[in-house]
Amino acid sequence: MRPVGRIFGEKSDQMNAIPTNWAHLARQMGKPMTQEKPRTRIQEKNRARVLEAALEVFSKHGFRGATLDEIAREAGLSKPNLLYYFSSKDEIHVTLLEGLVDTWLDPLRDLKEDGDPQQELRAYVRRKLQMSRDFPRESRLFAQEIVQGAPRMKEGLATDLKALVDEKAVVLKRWTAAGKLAQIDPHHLIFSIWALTQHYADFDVQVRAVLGEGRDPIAEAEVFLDTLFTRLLEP
Amino acid sequence: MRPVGRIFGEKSDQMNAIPTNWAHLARQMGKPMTQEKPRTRIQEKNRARVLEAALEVFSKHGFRGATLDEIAREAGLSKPNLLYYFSSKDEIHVTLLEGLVDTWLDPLRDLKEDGDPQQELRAYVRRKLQMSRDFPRESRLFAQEIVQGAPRMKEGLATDLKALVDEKAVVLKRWTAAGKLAQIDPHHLIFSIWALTQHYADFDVQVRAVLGEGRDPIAEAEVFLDTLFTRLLEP
DNA sequence: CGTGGTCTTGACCATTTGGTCAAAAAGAAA
DNA sequence: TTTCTTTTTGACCAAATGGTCAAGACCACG
Repeated sequence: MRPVGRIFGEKSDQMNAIPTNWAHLARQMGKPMTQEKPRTRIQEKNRARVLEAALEVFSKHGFRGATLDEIAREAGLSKPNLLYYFSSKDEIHVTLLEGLVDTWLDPLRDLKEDGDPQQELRAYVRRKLQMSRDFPRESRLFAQEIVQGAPRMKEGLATDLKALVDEKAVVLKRWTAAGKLAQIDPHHLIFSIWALTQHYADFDVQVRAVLGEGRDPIAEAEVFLDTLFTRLLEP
Repeated sequence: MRPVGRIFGEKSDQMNAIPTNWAHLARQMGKPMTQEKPRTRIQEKNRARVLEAALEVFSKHGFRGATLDEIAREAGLSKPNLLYYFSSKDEIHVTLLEGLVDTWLDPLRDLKEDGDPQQELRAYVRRKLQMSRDFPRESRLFAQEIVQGAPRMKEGLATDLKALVDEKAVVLKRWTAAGKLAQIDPHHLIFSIWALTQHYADFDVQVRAVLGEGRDPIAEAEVFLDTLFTRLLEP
């Protein structure tokens, strides 16, 4: 898995890449690499501050509900200054999503055909759950984009994401055929992993409210989900 | 933003408790149709049109992202006219949530201790999934409210919803103690049902994009989830 | 019919919104 | 130091926003 700093745009890597949706996937599919534009240290730092602030605000209110003033205040910059680094609200949002998608899908990419199927899958679940714990705002940002109809990602979903999932579905099917996995629909198995793990980030308020004080939802979820998938995957 | 009470009131005596599209559901479930302040036919019709339009818009853009103009246009009313029926954007949103919460939780309330535990739970899953199919906008409305921190429901979550879930958790525990159910955390079991069923409404775009054309996500989910919970609940 | 209440709307308002611009301030390079 | 580029900001703008209001249209009923 890539260094986590990428998601926050803290470090150079993401800042220098010219935005290309689904860059990692594109690279994998042999499309031309994007060119890098040199950026000053001040640019790096301030773009990162903007993206961090935007993550906070977008994940809390959605795209339409977020305002540039709020993002600027959160970033500690004046609004014109903010617009010096990103030319529009839209560009900030797109840049955020771009930076998130790769990291978000890395755990799935890491599913390797060699190795014990059940262990591989349970490891995937654990990693996804960890991301809900470590990057809840990123999860909610993504969730809101999808719930609202994915206006900025629809295309990527139907092409790149579908391709990745289909590829892994083939692996799952082979595992099933080899008798190493229960006979269950591979696509829906993947959906179930997404749903169950991201639930703890996206619906955090509800989960905490229902569980009450003094509990650690994700620690409990780890145990529960391990049981669930152990039982589900057994051939 | 302060939380608004009454949203979770089980026996709401609000005059606006039941939006039209849910009225039949509520009625057939034997809920007390509460006494309404006398309203003319025009009022009934137009309030219903507003709530229907608001459901459409709020579920698509969230509270902040929705505008009164859009709701008015969707409802086919002028904005001042809309504000003749509801005194503010806030009131429309709260009224919507109030009207939906009860119906949303009815399937859980219907979990009855007598009766086969596994069948009861699988029936609950089926009903929840059906609601994702029949009321996806309502599901997304709730999802956005929760993802955004539940500013209007937080209180109700921690009191009423928690009480309901805790009550059912006791039932689940007794089932487990009686050896009729696997030993799994009852709260997380309920979370898993919510997560897995609502996923098909809230993340519909993603699910459809990944599955590709010509498939019926929820029909497939019914099969998949039946398998999943059969395996999970087995003692 | 008239009359009193209900419903509808065009005009209007203060504030907020995303975004621009010229000019000043701060660095970098020589 | 001077010169050139990068960064920052106050002032500004047109459009959109939630909401008001007075007056007119409509409607039920005696």
